[in-house]
Amino acid sequence: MAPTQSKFYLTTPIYYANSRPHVGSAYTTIVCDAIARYKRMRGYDVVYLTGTDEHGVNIERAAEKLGITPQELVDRNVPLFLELWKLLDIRYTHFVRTTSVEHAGSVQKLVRRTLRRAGKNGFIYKGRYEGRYCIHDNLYVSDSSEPADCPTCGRPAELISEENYFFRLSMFQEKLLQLYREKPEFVQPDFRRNEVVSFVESGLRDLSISRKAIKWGIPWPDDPEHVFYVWYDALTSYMTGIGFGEGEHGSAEYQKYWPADLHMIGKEIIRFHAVYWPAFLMAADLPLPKQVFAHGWLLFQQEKMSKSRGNVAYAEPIVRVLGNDALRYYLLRDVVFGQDGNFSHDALITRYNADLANGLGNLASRILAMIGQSFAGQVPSPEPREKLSGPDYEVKLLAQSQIGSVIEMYGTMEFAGALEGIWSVIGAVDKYLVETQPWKLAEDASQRERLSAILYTATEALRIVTALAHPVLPEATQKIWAQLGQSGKLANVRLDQLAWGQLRPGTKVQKAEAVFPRVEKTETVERIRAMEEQMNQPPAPPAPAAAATPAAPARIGIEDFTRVEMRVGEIKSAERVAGADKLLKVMVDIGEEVRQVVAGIATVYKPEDLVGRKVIVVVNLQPRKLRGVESNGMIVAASVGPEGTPVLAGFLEAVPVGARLK
RNA sequence: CGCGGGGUGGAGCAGUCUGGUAGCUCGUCGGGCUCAUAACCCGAAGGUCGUUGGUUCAAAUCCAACCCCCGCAACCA
Repeated sequence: MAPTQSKFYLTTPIYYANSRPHVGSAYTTIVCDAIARYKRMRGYDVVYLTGTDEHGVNIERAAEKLGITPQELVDRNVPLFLELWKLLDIRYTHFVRTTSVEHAGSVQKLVRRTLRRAGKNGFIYKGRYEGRYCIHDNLYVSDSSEPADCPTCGRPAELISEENYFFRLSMFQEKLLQLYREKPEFVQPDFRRNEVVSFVESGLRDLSISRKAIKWGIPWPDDPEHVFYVWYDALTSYMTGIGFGEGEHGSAEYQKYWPADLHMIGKEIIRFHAVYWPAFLMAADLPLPKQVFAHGWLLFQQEKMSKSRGNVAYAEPIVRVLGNDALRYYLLRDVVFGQDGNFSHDALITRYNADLANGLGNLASRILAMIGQSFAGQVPSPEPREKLSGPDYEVKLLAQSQIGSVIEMYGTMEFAGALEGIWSVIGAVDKYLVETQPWKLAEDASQRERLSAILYTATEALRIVTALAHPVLPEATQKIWAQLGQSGKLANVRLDQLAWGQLRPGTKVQKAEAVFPRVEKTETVERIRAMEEQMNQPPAPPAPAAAATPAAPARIGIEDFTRVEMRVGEIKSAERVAGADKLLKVMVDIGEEVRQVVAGIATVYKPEDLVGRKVIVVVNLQPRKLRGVESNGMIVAASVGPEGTPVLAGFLEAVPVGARLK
């Protein structure tokens, strides 16, 4: 390694460790892995950080539900991330956990440093925070003093007011705008930068960065009543991970690698990375990251994946069935990076068969077979005098030009474009082989030299393709590399030194072995689905020693059931709730009284069709306001399909109004 | 007037910034080839580029208005 070697430090977001990772987190991490591999093949000294965010109320509460400590919960979940990254062969170099001792030190160090630099008013001050807080669920419901209900239990949240530490974000408006102006590459893609700029231009409010009511967090230095609130804690992990907390000025590694060259994130957290984070760093007088790149989301059947919708795809089944490279290739090829993309099993398998099996895999297979048959497995010689026209020349020209253009596209993270370019070479070689028909020439001894030249050209093109595809297809390309008789790790090949003609005649190649066997679509989709189903079954992660963990939908005794009072009701009237798409205000007769109930069924049922209909009503529910309208009970409906389409429950026989359900 | 994304052959998308033959992948149909993973190659059918109006010699591309779809947010007790 030359001492002048350039460094490249990139990060994924740290993932919230309240449950297992799904394809969304896998997506970001895979993208970063491809970038890291690419950068290494360009000769960079790469540090690649990922990790887990392990503080906050959500984890506190999730742990409480399971009857374990927050630490136990995250210790149980973090291995799920580690295992997945291992399965996906993610070559990160550093992993940071926000519950580590180093991280606590690092966050405290950052804030101390900021306090020390206090200007006239200081960047951090103690102020009064007013917001709505649910005392039952220990949850900050909203940051304004306006009345609000708890999203979890539905009860009105208390107005609380506590002394918090505030970060004077308002002071950084001009400096941030200047940053975006002077370094337009700081936020990418461009359209995201525009969003950020307009957000900052609209004015910045100071930020509360500590909380008293939360226990699960990093204590404020010299004021342990407070813990750090979310982002100050989480963002700092980008520095913790490489040793910011060590010593006076951070570890040698920190000094070498900070600032980060690239924070890769999903678009939902751009504000924190492109506004708060640089402001925090400016306040502490530390160098800013070079770039924040916000990619789009993977949509599943046009919808955002979410656990409540039940449309979450996991990476693991896909990897087990089709292999790592298939998932990586699909994500990077089918989705225009930066934009939202659709994830579908169908498209995944189509891509796999068309591009990997029929494309790269098949090409390797046919070339190696011919070398085996005609040249006893040794790479033949190229044309003695170089041709300047004709099909040989064109293949060579294309392969050569793609080296440069693919490198450039990887550099700008245009993966789809880069892969398209690589595959254009594969297509050209397939065509070249059909045109030159080497299998015919093999029958004619006088054509030996020509045959040799053709196979050399095809093989050399394949070698270049294989090297270029390596950041995206690490496993398969390494196999093909070996099949081509190339020694050593493909990862150590320098892409910028890749050139036509480096393949040495006489190199012993191996027998063709399918790297991407074709799969049958329907059957494969079913296998993946089945595995996904299984993963969705146990809501609690399979913990090593969690025999006593109560399963979430635990069995209840009859006494629990009898606490729910359900009665037959008849709908007297129904009308839409103003300003709400899904809500109907329904007056329902339950025998002794007529209740007002708000039901989220307006997307399916028309108010006029409901009048006179008998429904099942839960009558002893805590009343709650929905969209300002009081709802005193709940109408029972089945929730169907991924969107939870409501279907009202009813009776086949006649039943009197008010009858109790048992 | 909450914020944002999008409407292009059967499906999924590129092209729109920097107007000028509408392109790619999959699918369909016909043909070729047999080295290869029923693979590969060639050809064909299929689009008034959401609607209307404007600018222009010329509009998918620029301008205006409108319609529709999808996320997020607010409401599915």
